[in-house]
Amino acid sequence: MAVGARDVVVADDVAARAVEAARELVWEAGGPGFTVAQVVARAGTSLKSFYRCFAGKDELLVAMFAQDARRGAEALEAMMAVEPEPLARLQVAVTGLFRFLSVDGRLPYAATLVREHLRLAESRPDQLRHVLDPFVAVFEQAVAGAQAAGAARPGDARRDARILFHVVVSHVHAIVCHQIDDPPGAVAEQLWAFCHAALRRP
Amino acid sequence: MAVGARDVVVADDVAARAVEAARELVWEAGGPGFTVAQVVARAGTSLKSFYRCFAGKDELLVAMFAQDARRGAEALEAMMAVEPEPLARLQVAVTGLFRFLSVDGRLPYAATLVREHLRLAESRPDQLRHVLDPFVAVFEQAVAGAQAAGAARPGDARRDARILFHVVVSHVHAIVCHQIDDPPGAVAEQLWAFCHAALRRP
DNA sequence: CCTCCTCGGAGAATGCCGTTCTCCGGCGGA
DNA sequence: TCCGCCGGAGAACGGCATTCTCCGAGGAGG
Repeated sequence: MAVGARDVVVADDVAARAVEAARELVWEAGGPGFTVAQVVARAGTSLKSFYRCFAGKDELLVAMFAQDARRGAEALEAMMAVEPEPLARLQVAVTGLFRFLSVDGRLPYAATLVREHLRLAESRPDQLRHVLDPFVAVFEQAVAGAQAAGAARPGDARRDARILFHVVVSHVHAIVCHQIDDPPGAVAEQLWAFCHAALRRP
Repeated sequence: MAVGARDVVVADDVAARAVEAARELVWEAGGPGFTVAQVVARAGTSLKSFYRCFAGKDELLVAMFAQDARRGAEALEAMMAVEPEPLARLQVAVTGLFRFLSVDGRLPYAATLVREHLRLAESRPDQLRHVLDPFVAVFEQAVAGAQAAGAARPGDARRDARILFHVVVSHVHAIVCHQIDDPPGAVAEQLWAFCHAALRRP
């Protein structure tokens, strides 16, 4: 029925605008320090509509993260696509995320992703468990390609991809938390050296 | 002066009891869902005394984490000490943390450490930056030992130790967040295989 | 022994914010 | 025109960190 369909569209629109507003606020304030009130004010909706779309603020964050993960994985794939060599593609997978990190020297958005990730992983485990899967899939594809080309030792591509991904993410964490002072590019290089050694043929 | 000295002692005592109370509450509730009111009630102090010792709840958590890190690093060192071979000691360093994780199948305390860590790293970066250094130091010592014995490729032991530590921690994170279903022991094995490959001589 | 004065305890007050609730106006259908 | 329903605006609530206020105890000085 027409009204129902329109309602659905409207609801999706509210959700999309809320996510967009939240993302803007995170960019501006450099943290999830935004309030639901700010989100609905910027999105031009009401609290009621917001809570009809999302069970709470956390679900809004999950939705935002999921969207980012999908877009980020696509961007990473695009960066890899220009490399002809499988090993070079793997290197891009490992080092590529670091290029997303800093915007004119600040780490505003990535810091939020990182800061909230673990809290959400506990409060909404089922929803967050697969949020980062797009990245793992990209890594797996890169590992499998390198293995097939003989550039990496054979093995369980999915398992190695998961380890690689966690290695990268943990260092992203460390950088945004200022636990590592080296610039992202240098960390990426060190990491690639380590990962390359781990994956090379014996 | 005597009164001043006693005051300091008393303040330390308040701090120590608050940290102890917080740890107990985290164990019991399985999260930092404890309130400051609960802490002071259990510690038998007043809110005023609490806020004279700590600038806020976060500082209490930092103090607790720092203490845990020191104790954990000591425990890890003790576990390593029984191994005669440098490479075996390195293996213990990499896999040992996973043994601290689960207590009768639950991950109550480690989950809190993990969940709060990144948030605190941002809110109190200078205080938290070196909280985990005891672990890194243990790792560095293990890597350097393996290098000296020719069991690992030569290199910057500190850098490799930091990478190893982040690899381990990221997988601990993943486990407590239920992003990995494998039991801790299996993950530890996979990780050691990966790290061993990365560090072995070419 | 009485009087201040200071220090700390108890817990009430404040402020923030997520979440829920209430009321009200507009719009579509009879 | 009247009736319901839906959604908006924002007030109310609840929890909690943090701050503030009051009060009593205990020591120093007369």
